[in-house]
Amino acid sequence: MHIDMDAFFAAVEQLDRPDLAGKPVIVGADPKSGRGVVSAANYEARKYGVHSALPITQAFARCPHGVFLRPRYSRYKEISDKVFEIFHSISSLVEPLSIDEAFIDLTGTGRLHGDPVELGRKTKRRILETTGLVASVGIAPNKFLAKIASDFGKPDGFVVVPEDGVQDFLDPLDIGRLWGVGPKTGKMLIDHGIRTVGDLSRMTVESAKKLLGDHGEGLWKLAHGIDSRPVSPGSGRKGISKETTFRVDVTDNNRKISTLRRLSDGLAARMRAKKTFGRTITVKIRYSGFITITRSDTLDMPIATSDDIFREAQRLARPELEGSIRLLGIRISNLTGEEGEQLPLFGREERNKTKNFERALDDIQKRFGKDAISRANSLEKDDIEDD
DNA sequence: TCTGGGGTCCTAGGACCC
DNA sequence: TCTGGGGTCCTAGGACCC
Repeated sequence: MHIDMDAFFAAVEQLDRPDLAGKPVIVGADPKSGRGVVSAANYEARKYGVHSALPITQAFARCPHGVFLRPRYSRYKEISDKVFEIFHSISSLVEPLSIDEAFIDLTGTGRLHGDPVELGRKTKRRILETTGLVASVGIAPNKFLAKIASDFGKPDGFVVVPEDGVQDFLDPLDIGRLWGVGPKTGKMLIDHGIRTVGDLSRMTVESAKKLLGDHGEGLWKLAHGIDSRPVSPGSGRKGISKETTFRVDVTDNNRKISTLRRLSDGLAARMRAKKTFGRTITVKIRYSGFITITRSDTLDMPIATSDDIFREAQRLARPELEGSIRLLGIRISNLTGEEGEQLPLFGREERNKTKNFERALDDIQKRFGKDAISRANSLEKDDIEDD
């Protein structure tokens, strides 16, 4: 079974503000900022051609009377936690796909919960009763089909694909609905006359491989409804990243550096919250022409403090910072350990000192808000602020 | 009114080890 | 004085997903 909340961010906003009922609600960047995209649009807004990932300025052009809201992730997480509690109460095999979406393996839940279809209906009802929000449900013999099914029924969907109805269900679907067929692959396939899942399923595996390389066999199998991947609760987070797109491209070097500082502060705060360290640091630079590069290094010792992250990020970014820059980002991966990770012996005291300083900073920001305190060298307000 | 921010996974090629 | 082959780790880029 696959469950997915409908227009999740927008639905939460409407839940919290009953005055928005019936209005087009668009959650995303500030339409006046000039940069950014739509994170979520409710179905009223979609009537005007507004959808996720649409540039916010275009969303405003299409739906100027819409209600434009900034995302409130912590609120969405609260609701998400409640929904996942329900998921875990029906099966121990829950695989989260995102904040509002999961696969749930119903194999063997029959004795406890009865027929899968009945269980699906009950789950949908419980989500509505507990959160006040509507979810779409897909029930099918495997993950791929279940996901397609829940998408297919949206909004307020409940779609069951029986074993013997798989090919009839798949054949008419656009090729882009296949998992792993994005804009690039989709265009290539359409250029070859393959528009629907049925078109791909009628090819031989060999020609699919010739066209799609190593992906070929997998996609061909999906087109036949074959998917043997298990529902797996996930192997934990692989990395943490923070990036920012400037409202206007930046040439001033001091601003580039102070932005790296601010990103480091933000990353370090999240690393502390998650009690994690990372050995690999990657900086991402996107220039004005949208050309994007990354530079990374894997260190001997895991790091977590803002000072360490900033120093390494600066070292990697420095040689590439020439010219006009649109985006800067930092990512930490190769994550190791919970608290208690062995810290380098040399400079341990210094590290503790900065850690204490940063903890205090967290504290103050928690109590008085983000704007209460900031490093003097990261007081830059004219790039796009997120969270 | 071009193209956010958070992620994952894959590939190719090089370094290095046995 | 002809360079094997498997394995692992690493970097850079790219496709994709929500």
